Amino acid sequence: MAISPDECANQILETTPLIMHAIRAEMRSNRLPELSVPQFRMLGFLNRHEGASLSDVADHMGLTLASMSKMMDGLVTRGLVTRQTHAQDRRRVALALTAEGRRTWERAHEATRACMVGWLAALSAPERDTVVEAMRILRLIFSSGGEAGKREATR
Amino acid sequence: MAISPDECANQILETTPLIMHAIRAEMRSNRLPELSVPQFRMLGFLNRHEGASLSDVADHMGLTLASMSKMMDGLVTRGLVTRQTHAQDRRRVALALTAEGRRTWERAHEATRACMVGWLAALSAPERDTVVEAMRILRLIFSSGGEAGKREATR
DNA sequence: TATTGTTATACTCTATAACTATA
DNA sequence: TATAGTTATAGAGTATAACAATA
Repeated sequence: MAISPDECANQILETTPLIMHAIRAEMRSNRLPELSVPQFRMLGFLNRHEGASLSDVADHMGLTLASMSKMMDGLVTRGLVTRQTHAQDRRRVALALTAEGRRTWERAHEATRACMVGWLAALSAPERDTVVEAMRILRLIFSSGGEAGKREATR
Repeated sequence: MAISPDECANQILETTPLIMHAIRAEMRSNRLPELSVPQFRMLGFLNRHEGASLSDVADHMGLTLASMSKMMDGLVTRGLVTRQTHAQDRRRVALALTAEGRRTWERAHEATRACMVGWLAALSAPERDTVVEAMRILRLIFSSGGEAGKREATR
């Protein structure tokens, strides 16, 4: 194919916002206006990492502590997350899903999965392979801890 | 590889926000805090479609007219875009880049391109091919006019 | 002194609702 | 009546700066 890095950059820059918009629109307009994309990711992380600190979550999502604090506050207020002082290090907080939080996440996860699967049904198996492989490649480049962008934010 | 649609959905959902964050961080923190991602896309569209109406741009980006009107207003105020009444249909506006707008877009485009190319330098040629091919596939699914999400917004 | 987190403030993006002007 | 656009208002996401508490 012989794709230039330039062309590759353009494609990513043009396509990614389209995907984000479609996902956001789905999560807002349809059957689950209860969670935004960032909230969905926060709950998913806590589902996988019970007892994580705020820094852990902020680091995972590549956001500042201040932003995470505020957003997490919303989830705590809504009764989806518990926030307790860590036993050993009293500066830290230990975050975890409530039963309600877990139910909410599972509901959102299932609905999102179903919707995405519907969209992806148009693809052939090899096309899906290509997409997943590309995501793996891009994750290596863009994942938190990989490059400069994130580090700047917490400087 | 035998990837399930489920796995594919998860990968997209986890990776896309990371990419968006890295791009946003780059456009904000570094050498060009002058344009946000949506502003960059607006100018790019006007660069390609001189004289486009507000509806054209809103449609391209999958946003409501009200949102576009407000955002475009910012660019007009900053002297990057001209907004004139259309000659034939006086309800419409004809949007175009000013000289300054074109310069700003070219500067931002070049800087973004250079930055992305730097990130993508870590990839091999076949990996770039995979990424571009995936973007092409995803664009078919998610591009404005393709699916439900966008139509809802302008209902 | 360095780390963890919160609060205060502000800006951008985005939506809905109500409106005006034109067709 | 339908279409193009603006204005008003609101809410989410995000940042920086200033601060408090703990290590």
